[in-house]
Amino acid sequence: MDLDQLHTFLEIVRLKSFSKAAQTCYRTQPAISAQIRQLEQELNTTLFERLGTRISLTVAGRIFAEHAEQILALRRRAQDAINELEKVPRGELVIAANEATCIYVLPGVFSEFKKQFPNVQLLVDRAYGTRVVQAVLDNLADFGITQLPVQEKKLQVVKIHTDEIRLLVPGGHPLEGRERVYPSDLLGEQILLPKTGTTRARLAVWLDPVFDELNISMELDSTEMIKRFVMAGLGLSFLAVSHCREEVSSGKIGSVPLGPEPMIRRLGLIYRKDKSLSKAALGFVQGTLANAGSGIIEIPALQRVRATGD
Amino acid sequence: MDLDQLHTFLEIVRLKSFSKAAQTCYRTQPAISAQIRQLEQELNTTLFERLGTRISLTVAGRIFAEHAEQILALRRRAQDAINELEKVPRGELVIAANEATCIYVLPGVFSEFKKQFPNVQLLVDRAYGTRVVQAVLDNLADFGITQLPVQEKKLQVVKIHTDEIRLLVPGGHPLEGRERVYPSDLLGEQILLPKTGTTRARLAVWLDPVFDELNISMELDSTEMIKRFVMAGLGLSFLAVSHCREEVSSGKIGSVPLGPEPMIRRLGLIYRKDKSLSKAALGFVQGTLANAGSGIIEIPALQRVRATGD
DNA sequence: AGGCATCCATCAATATTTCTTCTGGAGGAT
DNA sequence: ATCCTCCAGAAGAAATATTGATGGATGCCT
Repeated sequence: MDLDQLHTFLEIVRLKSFSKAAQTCYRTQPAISAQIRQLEQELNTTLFERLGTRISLTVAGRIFAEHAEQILALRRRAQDAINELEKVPRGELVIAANEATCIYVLPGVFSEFKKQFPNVQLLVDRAYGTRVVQAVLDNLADFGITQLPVQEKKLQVVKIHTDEIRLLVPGGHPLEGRERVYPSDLLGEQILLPKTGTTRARLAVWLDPVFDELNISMELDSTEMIKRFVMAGLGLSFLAVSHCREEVSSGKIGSVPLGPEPMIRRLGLIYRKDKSLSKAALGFVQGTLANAGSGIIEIPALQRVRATGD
Repeated sequence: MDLDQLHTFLEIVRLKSFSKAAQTCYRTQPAISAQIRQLEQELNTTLFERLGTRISLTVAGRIFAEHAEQILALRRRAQDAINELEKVPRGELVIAANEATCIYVLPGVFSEFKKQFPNVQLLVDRAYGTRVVQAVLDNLADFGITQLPVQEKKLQVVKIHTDEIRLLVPGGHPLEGRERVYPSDLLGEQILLPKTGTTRARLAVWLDPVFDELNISMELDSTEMIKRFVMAGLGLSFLAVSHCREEVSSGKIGSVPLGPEPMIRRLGLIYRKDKSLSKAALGFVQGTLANAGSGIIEIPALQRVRATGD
């Protein structure tokens, strides 16, 4: 059953004539006859009484006409809903990110995004480290926000945020105020290390020269715990500046750049290259960029971008 | 847009795979791809994200899926309603008949019919004489009940009721109890005649030998008026026995057969030969026959009977 | 009544659409 | 690396729709 047949049928009903309907349907009269014949066969009933020169609806025809109207109305509503989607995106976007990102990066991005796309629901999939990448690869999340670098040919990576990992010391600690610290400065101090993740790995490299001599008192896996433990004087640790801005400016915690080069931490937005970015998704990418103040970058086209191997 | 495409689309959604849907739709996979491609073109959107080996619905696809479900459900309901129609006819039948028929013939037929087809509404088009025939010819009425003979090649005529026209005299009148009366017996009596119609014409023929000598005091066009006028002693008249059964059996009116041959009045059910008789219509014809006790006659087949010239 | 115009059904030829088969590229699993 | 699965594309085949011509029936007009 073709919706065209329904339209034809209703035109006949409206005009009470096959041949008149043929004109408004831009077909010939035999074509109309054929369509109705087929419709009647499919429904296994007669829709029209052929009374000499005139036609009239049968009871079945009248009943079917009502349904046909509804079906076509539904068809129009479907098209309208889809068209509306272009203008006012709706639906949901799933963002995978680790806890710290959720707390320190997403709020700003989200509030901006919500203004622009009030009908798009943002769902956060709080995931750790590599699980962010995996969630995006598995299409469980539309986007991921994670620490760079990410080495996945299938993923598009967009730098959105630059941060710096610094040494955290309790307020008033002798190292506070230093221009930078070196691994050897930490000898004799209690050290708290993040348990896992990219930052941990990078710190291991940085600390390598003196690693065996260090006094690593604890391994923690929560930003919040690290801050509280440092403030409590239980040791020194490392954290991205954006994750402890408040505590630093209020003097509760001191942060000292690592040396000889500051340890830069870059966050990136990642998504599958073969993902077709909806209006909302595109808006999210751009909103994320704008919020991070990283300027405009090239975004792969909206429609179906197949992986090309970069 | 073909409903087949919608079914295919929903199968893909259900099975999350083009090739699996191909199996349940008894098609090859490229055919499925083509259907979806066409659907996407017609809707001017993408319905699926092609993510490497896997696919997933786009937002538009999800919205369209809901509508597609509804459309197919509506399609099913339409079919159900039509099928139901076969089992439990509904709708309406328009019966054209003159007043007397309405009063003395239809009630019995209708009550029987309503038991069998409670969902079919019977509408009575109270019409006079030839207007009954015309209403049926114009398809303003599905059936007509009228006095025979009817000479219309386009109409199917079914005899349903045999009646007799008799002379009506007030109770106690000298002519009451006569085995039959002849036109000459009416000389010197006040005569009330029906104003129009077949009966009037036949009476005119019967009365012809003495017509000029008759004292025709009134012409009436209502069965009820004729009876009351006769009972009031205002004259003698003529009526079908079935129209005055009560008054006769209670002795208020006497009825005397006409001579030399009783004047037989035959009622017939008429309908267009090219009318496709619905279950309900067929039921009405048979019910009418049964009620009239005329036995079973041949009814033209249910489906579209074209006029063949009898 | 006869002639003309209209209406729908039917038929054969053609045009179009929609399948199927075969093929290819990409991705994932072993 | 290799095999398997998945979807997309091209070409030929099959099915389907459309057209134009025709015919029967009807209604209208003279």
